[in-house]
Amino acid sequence: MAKIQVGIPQGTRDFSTDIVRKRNYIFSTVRSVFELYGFQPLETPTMENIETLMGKYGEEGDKLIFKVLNNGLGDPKNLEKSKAAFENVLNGKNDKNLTERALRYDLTIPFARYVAMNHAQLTFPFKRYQIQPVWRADRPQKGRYREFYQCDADVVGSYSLLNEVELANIYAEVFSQLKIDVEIRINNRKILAGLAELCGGADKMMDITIAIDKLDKIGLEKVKEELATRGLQENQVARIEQYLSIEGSNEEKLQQLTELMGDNETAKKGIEEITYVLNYAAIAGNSKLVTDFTLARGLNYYTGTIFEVKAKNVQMGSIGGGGRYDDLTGLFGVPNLPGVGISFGVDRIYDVMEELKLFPEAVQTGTQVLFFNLGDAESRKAFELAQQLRGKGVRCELYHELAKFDKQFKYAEKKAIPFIVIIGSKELEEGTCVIKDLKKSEQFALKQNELQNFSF
RNA sequence: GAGGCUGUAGCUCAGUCGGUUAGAGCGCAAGUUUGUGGCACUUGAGGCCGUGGGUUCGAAACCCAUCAGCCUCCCCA
Repeated sequence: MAKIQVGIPQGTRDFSTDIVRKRNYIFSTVRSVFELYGFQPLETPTMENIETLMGKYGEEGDKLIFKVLNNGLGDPKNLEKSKAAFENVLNGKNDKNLTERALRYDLTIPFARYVAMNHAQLTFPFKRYQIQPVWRADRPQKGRYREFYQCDADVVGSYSLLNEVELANIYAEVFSQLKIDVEIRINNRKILAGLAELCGGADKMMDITIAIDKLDKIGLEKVKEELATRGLQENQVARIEQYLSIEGSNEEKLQQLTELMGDNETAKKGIEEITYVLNYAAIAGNSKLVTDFTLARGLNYYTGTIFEVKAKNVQMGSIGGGGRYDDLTGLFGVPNLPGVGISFGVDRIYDVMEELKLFPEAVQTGTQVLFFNLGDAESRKAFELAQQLRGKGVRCELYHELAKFDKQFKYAEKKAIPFIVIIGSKELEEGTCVIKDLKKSEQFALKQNELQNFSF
């Protein structure tokens, strides 16, 4: 028999049963906390109109959007149009006669599109969460896929800093439930803007943030070099170095920053905001927030608070991030709707939990009870009792055929089923059954009519 | 877009200088053992050596091409 070549597209994954269980554990934890804070679920289509997405993620981003080919291109009556369209695409232009749809690239732009389309009906501030896969035609590598899940919560239509506080608390709550020890780094783009004003002018802000964003990766000296090549004067670089070397507790850092920034109004506003968020979070008992003025985040649409979550005790990039942005829906013709949002990096959270062995054992238990199949009459009784137990919400199954003990035991073992129930000829006669706890390797007999009251 | 590494059994991998019948561990199946698993032992099944071409008396090994996967940079989650 010839082997048929099978596979899945590059950068995609099958999630086998145990992985799905663990991922669902993360999803349901995140979802329940989102709900706890008043966020509502939203889902948008896998495909968007191509013009909704194009131009929203920069030049690089456009290249990474998966485009969907139109149907009916080969139809004789479309042939001329299709050929012309293909010519256009080869010349780097987009053409609706070839492709008018694309796979969603993130959840933020579709959300913005949704809000723009429905703003008249929505109650503001609108708080939504969204957990769906997104697609990028990127080259896959470690922790990076062409299909991956995003897990976002955003508030639109409110300038209140209480939103930031709530989102920070959501981070703290989720990671506390997942038992991941984290540091929630917080900064404010206004502080970075203020720094830019003091060092070369507001138009240097992008250059400065790009350079200091790399601090972790390339170190202080290289950052200074990069700043110099980006046209900053020596004294300006020196000031940034001073800025980057701020250390201590949150209060100490803010104190040093205040002194360094003098009476720059923009920076003052940023410091005020970050102080507000820290104070309120403290009321909620959130002690995970750490000010980090070197935190910049690449996305240039952030305008206020920015967050990044880092797991402690493990070598891993950020497992969450977010921030405040102005005018989310302006691109779609609905101006003046500010927003703030956070995102969870599910794949990385999974890796961290796997590495630190943080998944509870119960997550991996599917079937709780296996009934042995020891003959016709015996299995009929087992079948009946299994049905009863299911009525009580106990997950159980009956071994699918008569087989040796050995085989049935091994099945239970492989599926990590913690309990087995044995009904053989003897038990059938006596109206009893034997329950065996495979973990403790203990067993005892029980009346059949008492089985449904047993707590598995 | 640029670069590096790897493709041999279901899985993880050995395979020497190019040499005759391609190996191991795990897993799978059967048995020792027809009502008590995990351990041990015995036996067995399972291979187009990624694909195509070339060099050679001879290729899993060398060369070229191609496909696939992994990884790094860019960028990002």
